[in-house]
Amino acid sequence: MCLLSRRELVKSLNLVPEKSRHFRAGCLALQSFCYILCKMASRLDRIAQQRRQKLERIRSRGIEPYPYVYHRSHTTKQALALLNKQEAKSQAKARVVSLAGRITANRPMGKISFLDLRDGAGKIQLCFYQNRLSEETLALFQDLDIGDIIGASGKLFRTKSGEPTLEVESLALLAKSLQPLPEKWHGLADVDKRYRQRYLDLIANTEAMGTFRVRSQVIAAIRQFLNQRGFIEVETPVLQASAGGALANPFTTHHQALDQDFYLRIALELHLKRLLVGGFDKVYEIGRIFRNEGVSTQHHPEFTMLESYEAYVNYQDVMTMLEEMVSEVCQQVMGTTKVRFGGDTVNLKAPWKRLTLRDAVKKHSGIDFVTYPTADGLRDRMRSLKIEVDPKKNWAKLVDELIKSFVKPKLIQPTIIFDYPVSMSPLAKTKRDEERVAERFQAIAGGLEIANAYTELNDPIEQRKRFEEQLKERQGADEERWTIDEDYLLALEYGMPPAGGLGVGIDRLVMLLTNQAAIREVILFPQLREKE
RNA sequence: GGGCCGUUAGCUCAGUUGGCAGAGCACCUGACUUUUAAUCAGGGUGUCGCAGGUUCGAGACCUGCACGGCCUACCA
Repeated sequence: MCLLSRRELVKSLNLVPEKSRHFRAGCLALQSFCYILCKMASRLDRIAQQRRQKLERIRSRGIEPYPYVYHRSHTTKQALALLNKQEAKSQAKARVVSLAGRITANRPMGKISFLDLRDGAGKIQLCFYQNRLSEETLALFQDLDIGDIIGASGKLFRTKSGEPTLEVESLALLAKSLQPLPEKWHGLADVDKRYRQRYLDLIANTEAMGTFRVRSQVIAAIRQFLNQRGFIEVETPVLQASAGGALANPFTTHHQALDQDFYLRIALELHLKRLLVGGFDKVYEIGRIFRNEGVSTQHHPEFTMLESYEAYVNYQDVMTMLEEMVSEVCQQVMGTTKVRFGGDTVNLKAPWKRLTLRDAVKKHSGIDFVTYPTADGLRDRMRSLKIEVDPKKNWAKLVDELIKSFVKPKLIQPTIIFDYPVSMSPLAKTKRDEERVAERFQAIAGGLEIANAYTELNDPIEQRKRFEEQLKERQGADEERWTIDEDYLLALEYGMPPAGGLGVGIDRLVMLLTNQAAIREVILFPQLREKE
């Protein structure tokens, strides 16, 4: 009310509008003055102020609007089941139940009001007959708002239209809501707001809630699958003196007391393989890893990775396990192995199609990269297909480019692409008789890279050689932070059993199952730039 | 990092050629005893992202900035 535009200011003060800069400056000063005067009052919008008034009114009647506990007898879901049971018996003796949750809608109908109550299990309709409520309950009811969290008890019945309903006899306010909820029909659409205030997204958009339930169930099902097969879940350090196991840029941090810089881990791999050395046969970790790289619909600076390592098996065995795991997890969580993803239906049922990387690239780009063993040769061939090629890319990166632009987008149904060039797989064992090929595979579905796995390199001398080559390449790119993980090499020197390792991007798997195109949709609180 | 687009009421969105800032939901007042996007009658609640500029006049046009989205680049 105090915040007037210049036009309104002119109107309200009966001024004759002038065009001069002095007049404008004067208006500005006056506006600023009003603004400062009213700032305290206007910080809360109208609705929040009204609700604060209700809050005070409730308090003044001796009711604590934020009490400590409310022991409900049923969830909304249990209440629905109870009503069905009640109705099945001819003796329909309704018992009193108590429910708790958030009010999400209000439909007043004269002396009856219908409200929706939502809890973690679902939703049920409440009904208040104003003439049947006690004076105190009626007063409290009249100060309720959509968004408030309440406890309500009474008897269950069904309305004329068949809606399961609780006729409320007694009412408890459990938390007064001071902010209005997003619009009930369109929900919350502002992407920025949905991420920053995810709780509103969860309240307003049931699909968002569903996505994160699936995420939770997927992780639980994976744990169950691996535990049943004798895998042991472990936890390894996030803070590491040397960030290895992948080629990504790490985040750095600092330990005060030790006065030492640390990296946040970029992979789980090297510590899990130390545990194979230590004698665990089957280990896995589901953990957050951090990569200081660009963000996109498929990349996020922190994401969740499953890595598992099993001694005495090779990548062929891992392929089979992966197929079975994804297939079973999907069946268990979604109730089917067929999921919609974009315009496609992806069937994750095992077994999956398998083909070599060489054949896959040949099939989808027409280039047989084996016949172009040098970076220059391959680059020329790619240019002849009018592919734009970064001249700084080495041979391995050019092959990766071919995979990314030709192979991945074509692979909608789950496919295992195996046998990768050694030069792009420094931690994988070379294939017998094929020096340039590593026993490595990636699984792709819906065009998303879901998993990466290999027969683990356990020859310490060969591993050192590969690390050194990698380091040379990195130092060429003027990256000084890269060091060789000597401790890991020492562990290998004690002897690591032959093993098959697997990495699964949990976020991307959840994207696939929940038909989400952006990784941020499956991360509860995605990283955003700070506002203001 | 580059390109394109966006930011208007608590929410979802209109806003024409530069001419008094407007709809639905939510909210407030009233009616209504089985509603369910309840309905009906009334009420607009706003620093038009921020800062400048052009203009008699800017939500709109120009410049810069912030935040976001998509594409691209980077990224095992």
